[in-house]
Amino acid sequence: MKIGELSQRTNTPVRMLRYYEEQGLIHSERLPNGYRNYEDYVVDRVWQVRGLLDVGLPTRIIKQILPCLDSSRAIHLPYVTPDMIATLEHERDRMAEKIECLTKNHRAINDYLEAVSHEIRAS
Amino acid sequence: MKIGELSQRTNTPVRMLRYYEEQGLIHSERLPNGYRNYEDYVVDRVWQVRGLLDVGLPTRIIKQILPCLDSSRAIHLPYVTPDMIATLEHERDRMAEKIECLTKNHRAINDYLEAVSHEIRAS
DNA sequence: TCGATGTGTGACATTGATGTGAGGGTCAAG
DNA sequence: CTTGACCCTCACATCAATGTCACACATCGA
Repeated sequence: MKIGELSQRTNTPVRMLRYYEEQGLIHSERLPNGYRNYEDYVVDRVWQVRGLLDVGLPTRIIKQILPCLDSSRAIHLPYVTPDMIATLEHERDRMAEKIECLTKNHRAINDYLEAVSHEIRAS
Repeated sequence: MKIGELSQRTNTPVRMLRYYEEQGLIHSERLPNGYRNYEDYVVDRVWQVRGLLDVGLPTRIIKQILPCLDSSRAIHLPYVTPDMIATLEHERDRMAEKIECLTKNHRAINDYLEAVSHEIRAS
């Protein structure tokens, strides 16, 4: 598919798709006329990238963790350096912290909203 | 406590503490000499702010959700506008999405690391 | 009292993710 | 063949979070 369709299917500005490619997060072939051509799987990949960006990870990190989220995992296994493993472990732990933080605040907001709705019913 | 101590206890650059105050996320009194003076509870507040920033929330939003995370909840209850409630509900839902995204990726990284460690043991 | 350290304000720089626009090809439909 | 919708690249602008520097007090210990 061309970039316009990818843009629609991922709800992502064309500008950003080119940016993600520049940062090495997604890949495209080129059609004879120079247009970018995307495989279907890129749609999922873009959603994943956006999710990770939204959750505060910089592209630099996303680029590092993406390979280990691929389905064709076996291919990547042998190539990992100890350095890479350390990075992944670190990011995994940071993710756990983030989950904890979000969970806590999510609950707090929820409790609050519930209290408010009771308040309203009572008045 | 003065800003230097708060900085140490929250592992946050002094610059940022002043910025958070400017954005209305934390509060300080002033000593006679003009120095900022912080109550103890601000330490927790700063940690919370940093956590939320780290998880991708902008200060504008943090400012809105912080009041409902206070312990003195009763005070704030009557003042909430429907508008505010809508915002909170929206943010709560976005948090849920983020938690899901993080959980998924956290698991994927973990699985990957486990596979790698098996690979190593096998070789 | 002097010097180091801490604090205040203010201004400017930087970085990463985005927006926006210019100038120029491609292509399909009329 | 022309027009409109897409696509290309490149450059510049923006915005929020953060870094850095300059200059002026305050404080405190030697």
